Amino acid sequence: MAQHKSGHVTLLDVAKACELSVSTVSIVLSEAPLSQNVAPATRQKVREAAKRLGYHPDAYARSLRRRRSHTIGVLAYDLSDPFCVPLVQGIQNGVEPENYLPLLMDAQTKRELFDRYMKMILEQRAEGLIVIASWVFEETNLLADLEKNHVPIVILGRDLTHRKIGSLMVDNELGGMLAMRYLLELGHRRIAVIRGPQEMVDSEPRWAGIRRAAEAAGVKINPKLVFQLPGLANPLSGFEGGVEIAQKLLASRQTFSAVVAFDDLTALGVMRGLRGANIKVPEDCSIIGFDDVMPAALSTPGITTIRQPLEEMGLRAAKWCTDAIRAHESGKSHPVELWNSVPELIERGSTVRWTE
Amino acid sequence: MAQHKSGHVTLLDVAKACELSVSTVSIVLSEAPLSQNVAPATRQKVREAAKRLGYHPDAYARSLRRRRSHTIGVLAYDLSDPFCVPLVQGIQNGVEPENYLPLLMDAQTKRELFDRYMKMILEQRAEGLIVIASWVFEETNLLADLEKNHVPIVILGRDLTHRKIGSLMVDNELGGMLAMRYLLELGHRRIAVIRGPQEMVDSEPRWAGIRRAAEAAGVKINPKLVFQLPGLANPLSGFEGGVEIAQKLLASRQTFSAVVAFDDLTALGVMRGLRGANIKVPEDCSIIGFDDVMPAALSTPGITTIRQPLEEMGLRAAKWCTDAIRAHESGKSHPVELWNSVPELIERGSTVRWTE
DNA sequence: AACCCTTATTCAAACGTTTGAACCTCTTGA
DNA sequence: TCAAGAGGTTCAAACGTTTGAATAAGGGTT
Repeated sequence: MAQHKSGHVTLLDVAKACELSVSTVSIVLSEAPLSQNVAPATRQKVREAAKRLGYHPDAYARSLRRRRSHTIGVLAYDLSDPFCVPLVQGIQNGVEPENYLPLLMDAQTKRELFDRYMKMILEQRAEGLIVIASWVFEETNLLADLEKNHVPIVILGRDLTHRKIGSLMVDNELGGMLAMRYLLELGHRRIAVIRGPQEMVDSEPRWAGIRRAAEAAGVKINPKLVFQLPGLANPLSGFEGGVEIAQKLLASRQTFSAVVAFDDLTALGVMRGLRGANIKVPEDCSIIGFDDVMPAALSTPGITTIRQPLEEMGLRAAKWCTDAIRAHESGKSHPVELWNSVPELIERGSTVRWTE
Repeated sequence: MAQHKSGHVTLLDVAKACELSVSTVSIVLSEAPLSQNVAPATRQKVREAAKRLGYHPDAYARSLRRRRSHTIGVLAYDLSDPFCVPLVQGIQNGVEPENYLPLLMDAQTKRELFDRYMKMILEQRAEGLIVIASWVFEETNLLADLEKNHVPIVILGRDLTHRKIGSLMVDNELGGMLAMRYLLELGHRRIAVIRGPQEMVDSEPRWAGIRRAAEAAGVKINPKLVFQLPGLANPLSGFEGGVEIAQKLLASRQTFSAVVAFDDLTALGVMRGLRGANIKVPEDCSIIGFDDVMPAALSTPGITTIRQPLEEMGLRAAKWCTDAIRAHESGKSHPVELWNSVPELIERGSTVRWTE
């Protein structure tokens, strides 16, 4: 069929096949307003020919001419972090009804890849960009180019409003508070805390929330039971960190009946670490995580956790992005804001009521 | 800077800025062969202007003119299945050095989405397509259009060589055999088996491998200990199936000391199900899974499993795809084959030596 | 002084669409 | 008989690149 150099069926092929001009065919197939004036018989003929030949409009030619790519870049720092996937799916579901194509890229926690993909997003003329919480992001010099090209940007999991970037985060302080309060309500008093790594913005507010809950209950947190995760090199280092800290915790010979872990993977790590000393979860020690990623639900016992509404956050990010594009189109400006979404306690088997 | 309608910086902008023609600028920036003849001073000037203005070539215009998109479609049936991500990352790593842009799409096990994305891949003029094991794929009528447009296709996790589609699978029979043999070697004799759902191609060969191992050891499999997963509606139904089957297994009052689960999520489900009856893994019952997905490594105890070399498989799929594109370009044909990759036993805590 | 070669740059056509304007051919009403 | 309108279709320019061919200016060689 397609005797073209490119090997693709073009409008011209269809036009020839039904002995019409390219214009008419284009008008019919793209359902332009003018297509009302095209005789129904012609319309039919064109559509049939197109289907028969297997014609699909060339997005490149179309976007070039229309000066719109109908594309939104989605840059995830690492898809193998189970945290990313629900966000991505939320984003997808958010842009799909608006007829945007999500240009999904996975930087695999590699700096070079991140920059490479960022450049591609620019070259592909993405009309917006949604970034999933990457620490690299702030440093990239391509950011300036994005701004020069007037691409609206949203970031999930960081606050970059000071750089005119829409930002979405979970209310970490509230989350930390919920976690701690729950353990206290269950009757735990000697509670170990694993703080997040220094360089993560989430660490501090979660810790603040934990202290607030303790204060509110009039309970002192034993400083010897407070630990800190080292930096996160890859998606699994949270788990490994958890294992190690559990061992340190045991070595410290302090007594404790519960652990607030920085996130779910850390919680899973702690569970593994405690197992080595034959300490059973939840009978001997309760554990609570944060995020509610998939592996937390699949382990036995399931990890009680503070859920981030990830799909919903992705959806909102997508919404903001498409709104910003629309606003920019019609010359208006779109407000850059910081949204906090509300975390929620999910009770599972890793926590249990405690009486000394 | 960019006073264009499109809001983007174009070659023309750069050309004006350094008082040269568009051609010269293009030649310099795209490092065309002719750029040798361009005076070094001019080159320098052009590069600087481009950088200063934040110029990035328009992929649409470029692809249109070059008649190449340098893009490969990657269609995953559901990213929230932890099975997909390592494959995707392997594919990424495979196409990246060849300078292709992976167009990653996640069908979220939804038929409409699958078709939608397939159409987009066609319209985006992807030069190749890599599909991750989707049962929907065989049915789609867009397949014919892909063929009309001469797009080479590879599929991971299915054998579609009869439809001229390169196929990559793990050696399921070998995998099943490895799993069963390992349990037998550990001394287990009363082994329950959870077969995969009927509609999955992997189910039958794994079961065959399991039987082969049993026969080789002269051990009979008790039919009352053989179960079958119902169809998989979503990535989590393996887990839920596992929980239910564990309950049925307990209700059957048969004695058993080990379970071969169809995959890791099923294994995790079984672990959860047994817990309800206070049966401990691995002390009272060993469990072995299949795939080696992330949650299997994170649970406590870790799930012993048969590993599929997913990253490597993704890499090979990518390699085949880029090779096929190259071949097609130079008019040659590329052989359509079926590759089997070799699974590997990963020993973790969920299995243990058994003596009656 | 005519020739060719080299170096440095530009012309202009093409890629496959879309779309405002133009073009026909009827019909209708004055 | 003519103008106005409507219905149906096409013209041609444009989007931002790339690239084969053309141009121009200098510098040897004969």
